[in-house]
Amino acid sequence: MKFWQDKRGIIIEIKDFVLEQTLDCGQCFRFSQRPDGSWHGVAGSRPITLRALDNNRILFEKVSIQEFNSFWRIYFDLDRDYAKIRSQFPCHPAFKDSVCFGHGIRILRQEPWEALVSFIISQNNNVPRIKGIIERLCRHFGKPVGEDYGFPSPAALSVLDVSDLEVIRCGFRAKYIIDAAQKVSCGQVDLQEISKLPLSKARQALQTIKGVGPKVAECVLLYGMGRLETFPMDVWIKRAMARLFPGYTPDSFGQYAGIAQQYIYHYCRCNPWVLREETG
DNA sequence: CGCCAGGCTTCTA
DNA sequence: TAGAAGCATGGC
Repeated sequence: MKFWQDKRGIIIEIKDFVLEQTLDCGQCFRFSQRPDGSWHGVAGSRPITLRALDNNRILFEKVSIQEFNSFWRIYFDLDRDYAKIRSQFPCHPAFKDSVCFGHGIRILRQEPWEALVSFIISQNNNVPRIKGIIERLCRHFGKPVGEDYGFPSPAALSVLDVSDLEVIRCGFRAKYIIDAAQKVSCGQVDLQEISKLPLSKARQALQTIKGVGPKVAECVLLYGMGRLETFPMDVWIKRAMARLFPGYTPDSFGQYAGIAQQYIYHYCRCNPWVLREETG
């Protein structure tokens, strides 16, 4: 990855980074494409607008070298060699198709708290509505940053009760969000500490929060804590494993199973016909 | 309208 | 202890 400063911001030159694939593959919920083709969103309390200049160059609008190096470079996982990682995955026809389709995906390094709340909201829900709920959560309870709103802190949500959350229309998940906010803000759940624990301990600690089960915990570890060996198993991945990868387990994909999982998830969501019985 | 949504908790046998 | 029902809301 190469980068340099420009009057418009930071320009990077990189392989395997496609904005649509990375920002609209179900790992984050605060980005959307604007009519002019750029992608705008907020990570934590940092708004950003990105624009593809050509196949290998992306503009980070109005970003300084300092902010790029200290935050966005890590957030977008820009220093990782995805091609090298892909070369270590098992050879399998359907997997090759998945990788080809979504080669521009990068696993975002989101804030643990934001990932936790986002994936609590995601349960038994659909992506357009998840985005709407999170948008309302930020508008009502987050701090304004320019035209946008930051993600509300654990402390800010810990003082609310279930009825306060009615405005975001998240349904039965409200009590789970409150419980997470209380446990994190009082220190009963320490997300920084959890991020460094062995996997089984980390999963166990996350699941002490109401509404956090195996799948949500795995998403927090993968998207919010950089634990790329994790492998969230939702209904789509279960179907894909049964139909496309019989005999395979998460372990089959090795230490970067989480990246493999994301290729498979995105491929199946965009091409659901590959999971039909008659096509195997 | 009915089915489903990047599940989890609670109830039941 | 496994399996099903119930859960809020709304996208399609």
